[in-house]
Amino acid sequence: MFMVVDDLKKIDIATGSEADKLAATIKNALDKKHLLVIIGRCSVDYEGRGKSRLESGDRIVIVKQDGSVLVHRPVGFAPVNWQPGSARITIRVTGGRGLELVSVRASPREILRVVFEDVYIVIVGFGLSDAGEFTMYVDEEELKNIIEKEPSLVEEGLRIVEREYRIGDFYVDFYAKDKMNNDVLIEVKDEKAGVGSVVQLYKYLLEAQRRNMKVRGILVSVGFSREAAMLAEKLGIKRVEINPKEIYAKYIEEKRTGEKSLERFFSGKNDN
Amino acid sequence: MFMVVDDLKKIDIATGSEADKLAATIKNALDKKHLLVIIGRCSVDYEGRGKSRLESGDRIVIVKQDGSVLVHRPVGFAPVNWQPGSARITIRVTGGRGLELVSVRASPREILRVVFEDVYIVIVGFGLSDAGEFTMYVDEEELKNIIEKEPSLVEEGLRIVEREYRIGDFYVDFYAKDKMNNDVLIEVKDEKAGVGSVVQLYKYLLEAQRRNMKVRGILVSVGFSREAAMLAEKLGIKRVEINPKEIYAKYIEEKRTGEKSLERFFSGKNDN
DNA sequence: CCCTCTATCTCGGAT
DNA sequence: ATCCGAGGTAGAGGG
Repeated sequence: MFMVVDDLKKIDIATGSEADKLAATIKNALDKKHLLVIIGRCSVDYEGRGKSRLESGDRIVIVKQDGSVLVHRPVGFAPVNWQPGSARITIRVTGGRGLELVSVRASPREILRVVFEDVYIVIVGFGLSDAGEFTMYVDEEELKNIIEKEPSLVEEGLRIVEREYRIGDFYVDFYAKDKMNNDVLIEVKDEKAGVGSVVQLYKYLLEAQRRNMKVRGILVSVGFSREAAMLAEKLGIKRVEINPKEIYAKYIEEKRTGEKSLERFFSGKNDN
Repeated sequence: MFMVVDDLKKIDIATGSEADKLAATIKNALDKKHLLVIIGRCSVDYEGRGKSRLESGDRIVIVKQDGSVLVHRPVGFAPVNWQPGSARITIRVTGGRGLELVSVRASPREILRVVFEDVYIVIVGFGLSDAGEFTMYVDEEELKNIIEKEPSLVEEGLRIVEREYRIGDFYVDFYAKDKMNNDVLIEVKDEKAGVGSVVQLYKYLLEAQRRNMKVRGILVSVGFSREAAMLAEKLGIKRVEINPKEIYAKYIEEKRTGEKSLERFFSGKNDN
């Protein structure tokens, strides 16, 4: 087969039956710490903490920029063999068409050997940049659900009286009472709170005080800007910083148990 | 960049900025359950058992023949996002260059959305065949080590007297005594035993009997052919079938504890 | 280095 | 279907 490939960005391709040329391409990619994807027919041996042999078949082998090696079969979520990024990788030509990729990990001592009988394609990704942040998060709505169910996350002894509480033209996230039975207005932010958030809550508090409520404010957020923290301090607004990971864990927990009880409900197995 | 690709087997490539053509290639690959590898700039959203957002960056996305989706960053062993094989996958063009791959899993309800801003290359692997068996194994030497340490795996009350025991010109794997203190010759095979293995052990037994030993034989193997089983029965040779998984677990256990005690030895923390 | 706990764990087996 | 346990678990957090 013959193919003209146009408009290629950040990608190089090598094909053909000349193992030494493929090896050179791979070696160069490894040296420069480029992303490497090899699709071909290979067998794999591993020995270290365990010991395995994978007989010959078509596989996709990925070597990442940090040296992680993944051997994937054409089906299944999990790699059949792998090696973490700390290992040293070598490539060499064996016989005529053969190509052998070996990854040796120092501690624990582990060796992964991929022997290619036939390489269909070598793909090199160079200049790939991935700075995108990865977050497992709860959005503001869910965060408020969690707080409504567990107000003690905000303050010990707190009881929610009303959610989306209206004061004049405004809506505040929660109207609550603390353990001294005093009124509290609570505003929740799922992002780092700035001065604007403090001002917003302060306006609610002023409006409430105009209506003769004796009320204090709590601003709940994953974080506060320096300015927001200072302003809140000055205005007597309490800051409660929540731990996103902790909240996320609670959210997952809720979700799981919620689904469980829902399943039981629909299958008529609820024991009410 | 422009490239002529020659001698391509089992692989198709699509590149360029025309999202609709790329989408068509991908759609075709999905329909035909081909292996699909997409390298490009994308953001990823997931919601289901958890909830996550991955901001834009260069990634490698793999869709396997069973519909598993793996989103890998250029570094790290684990996929940053994924979906198992049971899900339904759709691809569509969004705006001009945009391409959106969505995988929906029914139960538990989970959605994975990969939004490509820029696709560097689409690789389709067709006709890939992978029937190669994967085994986590112990070889015969290690199997014998395990039996030597734990003869009860072969028979209750067995004591190993000698390993690689010589009888005339032959070597049998073990010379042992059973709980009645009778002599036993044991032969170990790490593969399914055939008639040959039975005959081999029988020769050892004959040789031993010529030397006036009162001895019986045990053939240990992961399995026996029908013929081997019948012959062993007829010759009064006991068959012991070992469970490879169980043996492997013991091997790993041995290895771990062995390394542990070795480490302790070398670090001078052994408490002899 | 170690140990402990988590995970969108996955995967397989048994019920 | 669900529950249970293993994994070359890997990875994060803490000492």
